[in-house]
Amino acid sequence: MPTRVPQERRRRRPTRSGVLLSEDLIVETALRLIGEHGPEALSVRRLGTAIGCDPSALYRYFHGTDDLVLAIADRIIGDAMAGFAPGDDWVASLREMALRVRAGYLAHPRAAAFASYRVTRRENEIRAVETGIGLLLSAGFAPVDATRLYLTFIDTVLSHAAMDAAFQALPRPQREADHRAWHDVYQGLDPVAYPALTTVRQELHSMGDSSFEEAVDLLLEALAARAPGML
Amino acid sequence: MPTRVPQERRRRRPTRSGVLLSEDLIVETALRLIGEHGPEALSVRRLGTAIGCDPSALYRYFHGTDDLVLAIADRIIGDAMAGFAPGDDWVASLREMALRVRAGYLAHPRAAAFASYRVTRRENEIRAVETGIGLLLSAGFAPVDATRLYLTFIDTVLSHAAMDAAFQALPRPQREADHRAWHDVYQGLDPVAYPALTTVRQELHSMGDSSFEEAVDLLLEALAARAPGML
DNA sequence: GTCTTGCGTCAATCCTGTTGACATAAGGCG
DNA sequence: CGCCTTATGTCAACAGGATTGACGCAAGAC
Repeated sequence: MPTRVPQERRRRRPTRSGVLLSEDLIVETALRLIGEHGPEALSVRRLGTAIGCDPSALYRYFHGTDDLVLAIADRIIGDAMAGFAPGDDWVASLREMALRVRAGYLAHPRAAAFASYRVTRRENEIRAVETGIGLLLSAGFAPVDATRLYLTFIDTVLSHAAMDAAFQALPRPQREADHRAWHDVYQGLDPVAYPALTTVRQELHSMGDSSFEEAVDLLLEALAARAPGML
Repeated sequence: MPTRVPQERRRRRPTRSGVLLSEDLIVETALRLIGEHGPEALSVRRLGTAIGCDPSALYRYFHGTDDLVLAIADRIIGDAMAGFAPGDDWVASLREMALRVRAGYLAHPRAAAFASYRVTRRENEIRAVETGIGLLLSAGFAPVDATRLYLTFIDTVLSHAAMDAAFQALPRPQREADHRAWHDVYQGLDPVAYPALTTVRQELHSMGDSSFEEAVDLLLEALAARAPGML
């Protein structure tokens, strides 16, 4: 396999168009491509063109498309968590972690869609997991519980954030139509067939909003209730 | 555009291999292909081969790949909720709803991963919302709370199920690598830099599993704690 | 029986990821 | 300073992807 990759030191040579390649440059260009033209615009060929190098040069930096995707995902995590330090209040700290992850995803909505369910195995992700599990351990949970509950927490945060990001990535008309959809559709329903919806029909407008914060708060309430120190 | 689609009546002609094409046959064959050979086996060319027609014939029935996948997803939703009736226990009923949705998604991961971020506005969805909000109303929640909490509940379920499905839809090597990732990566970390991970290192194997049921249970615990009847 | 036209087929186009061969210059070493 | 190894950018090619325009057959209406 000629696709060997991440050495520590490199023998860098400018490309035909004068650019000095680097993993950072590639990831940043990929994020820009996705942000401007959507996830489907990310292909090895287009990325090479955007950077100013031959597409195959990218294989000197990444084993393949999947490797590149993981690098992108890890970069998003790193940006989101930059400068975060957990405080004394573990609930508040987890809450801020959640909000930061969501903000990071919303900053790159189209990339978030395919990055959210991957395990990047890279530094930024490892640090985030260390922080999160550390917070749950400080709350008094046993290792086995802290691990499982962190997984549950972060999966909820990631999947919810990804859903918000995917919605954000929709074209404006479709997004607005979906936002109004609940209000529009349910107003004219048969009260006999749909008694519950009829009862809450005044409140259905809120169905278009994000439930992210409420979901995180509910989850943290349940975690706090289960925490050993809370008896 | 020669790609016109779903007329009511059709002039059906057997293909070269004698098959009579139909939307149902195409959707069912696609689901079979995915089930037998994994999600990556679904391509227009292979689908045509499996059915016994030219790949381009499929464009007489679907505008494109997206259209086909949405048709598949529509079928999945109907199947998942078929025969469900809520019981007296609102928590248990919501729990079963959650499990059904997830099962439906996991049965056809690629289609689910593709469609979960979209609002169908169809009858099955409306009935599900009616059922869910009805359960929360029966728990004693006020309309405004029942609505918001149902949204939070179903968003958690849908996004989590979508995440599981997306993971399931990964090509096998990547899926297995991701599943082992936590165990593999974190075993050799520096204990000083990663104290929390070091503490829980025996438990990290569980990080590869789904947290769906735990997330649903935690959410339902929080809902039950907030329920007016529970004072 | 004829005519229209729906629809299956074919071939072509343009994409995609990936790789083996090749050339060239970077940088270690004398 | 200059050589030599080899990392790395480039090129060409391959297999397979979605999609579509032209073509021709036959289904169904009349």
